[in-house]
Amino acid sequence: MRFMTSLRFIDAVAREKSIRKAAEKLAITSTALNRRILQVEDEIGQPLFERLASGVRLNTAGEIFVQHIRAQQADLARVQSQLADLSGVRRGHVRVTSGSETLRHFLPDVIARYRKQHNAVTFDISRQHGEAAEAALGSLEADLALIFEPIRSSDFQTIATARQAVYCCMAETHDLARLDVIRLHHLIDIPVIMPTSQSGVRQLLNVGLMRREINLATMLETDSEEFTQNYLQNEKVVGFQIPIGLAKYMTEGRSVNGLIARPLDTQDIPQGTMHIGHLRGRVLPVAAAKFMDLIITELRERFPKDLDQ
Amino acid sequence: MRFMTSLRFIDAVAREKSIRKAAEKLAITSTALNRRILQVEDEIGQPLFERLASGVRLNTAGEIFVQHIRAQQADLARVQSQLADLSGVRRGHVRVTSGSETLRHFLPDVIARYRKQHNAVTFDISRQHGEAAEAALGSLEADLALIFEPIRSSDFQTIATARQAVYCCMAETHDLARLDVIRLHHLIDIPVIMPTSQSGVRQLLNVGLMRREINLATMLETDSEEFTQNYLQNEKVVGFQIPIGLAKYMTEGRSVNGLIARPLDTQDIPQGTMHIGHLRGRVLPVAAAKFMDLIITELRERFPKDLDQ
DNA sequence: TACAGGTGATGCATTTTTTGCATCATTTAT
DNA sequence: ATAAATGATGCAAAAAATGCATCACCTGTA
Repeated sequence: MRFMTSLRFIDAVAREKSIRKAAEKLAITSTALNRRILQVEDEIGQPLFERLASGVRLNTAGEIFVQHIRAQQADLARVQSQLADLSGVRRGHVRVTSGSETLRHFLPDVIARYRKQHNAVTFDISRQHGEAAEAALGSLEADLALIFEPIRSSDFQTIATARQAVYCCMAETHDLARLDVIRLHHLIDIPVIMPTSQSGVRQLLNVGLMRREINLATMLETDSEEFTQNYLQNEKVVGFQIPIGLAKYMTEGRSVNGLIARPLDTQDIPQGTMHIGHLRGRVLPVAAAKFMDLIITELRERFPKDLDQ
Repeated sequence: MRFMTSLRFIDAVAREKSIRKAAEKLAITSTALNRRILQVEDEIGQPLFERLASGVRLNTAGEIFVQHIRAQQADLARVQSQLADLSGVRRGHVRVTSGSETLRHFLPDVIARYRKQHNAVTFDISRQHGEAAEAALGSLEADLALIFEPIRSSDFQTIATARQAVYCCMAETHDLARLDVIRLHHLIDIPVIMPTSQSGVRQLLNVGLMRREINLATMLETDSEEFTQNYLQNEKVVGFQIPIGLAKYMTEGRSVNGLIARPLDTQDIPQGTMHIGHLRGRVLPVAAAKFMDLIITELRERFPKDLDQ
């Protein structure tokens, strides 16, 4: 897209905060890049960057203009996706940002299912907690976000939500595995792996622990779902997860890979909400919009009673 | 704006439906223009125009792409307006489309008031009836619309509305001038000037006339407010107008230039609604947004009881 | 305080891109 | 049939973008 070149270059300089560094990434000389920027600034009628000894930085005008550039890029992507759809093949690129919960089972499943029909579509999955995910939508670095509690920004437009209870995860040989529903007091003195405090699950746990004035024997704290699930196979400890983070059928009491999941009593730990949405006011590219549809379809199949649209 | 050139050219060709004609308007040769288009089509990966013997026509992909171009141009205008605002002077260009009602007194007043503060802002006023006005917003040829009954498209986002009763206008020497409120039956056998049937006022009149089964002695039908008002000074006939189309204070019974206005009883003729709004989802340029604010301020001053926001 | 290593800006020659002219192949209206 | 449109294309000239060498400046460090 030749007509996007100058704008793309400005975006790159804004990100790198240096003309020379950006030039290197863009595989041109710094002087060519420098002059493109000077030219655009001249056309705009005012500078977009502050020149510092250590590089450049967007000024207020630049911030506004770069926001426009990104909106423009996002809209162009949408158009291209729509045009590709016209010619039969669905092409496109979908950028999803999500907390760690969905990365193990849910998103891989949905993407595989999507790509069976539309294998010309590519994906970017970035793992970010709620606040950062919302920021990524705002700066147009992501199209969709799956965020588990809470939503902070009014710029987030929720398309669907799914209520999610917190489950305990453990080896099927664990003593607690014989219970159908686990109460918080059952966990006293039992070693647990806790998610880090940015995670929505941890925040729900905190609410319940505070209310019941219970302390758990945290043996390890991690933000890695993968580590947790793998570790549970090695030692009789308990981890926490929400249904969307579990393999299919685990919420029905079946064991998978020697692990089993039991719900925490909702009297102790409140249910959370998984939000699926995008930046308010955006028209998503066809590929992203259809992918979101599929996410919702998948959620409806897995959690028919807990899905709201 | 060098980076807009190719897009601007495509827009021009789409409007002219001919490369050679567009080239002439753009003051370049048709071959240069032709090749720019071929280049963009090549980058996009598919043609945007159908080549006919009589010129070119947008195909489906072209329609989508041109819509994107126009959105992009509108957003660039918004950004430029915002940047100008940063540097103290408010620059910009505001494109208003409106029915004829507001052109005589209201818009001139508001624009004059606005330009006292911001004389670097320029205006485009296009007179169009409701449906065409909504289309102009949709194709981004206008920023704001003032539409008097009814709103057809869900893409129209109403920002404020003002209820407007229909008034009779006549020379102050007219027999009916002594009445405070005019009933439809008073108008029987009195020659009247009717607005044309596209106008909102005419549609309200029709409703009342149908209901009461009254026919008026239409001596003349016109869509020109100016003609109507001028003619009333020459002959004892009655015209119709809504408050926003009348000079200030005429609704309070004062005469202006020998003319006087009397309300039609709302039992006979329903009140109408003047809608002020823009295309749903658009972020207006600063200049346009502030102008809209001023319109609403002016409406609040003139019709404090009848304004809704 | 001097200096090394970084930054963006600029003059000039070179390369690339864009443009205009002449012309072709088609289609439509007369 | 023919004249007058249309968009496409080869080729040379004009314009723009690029790269190199270098300048002027700032900052952290010895």
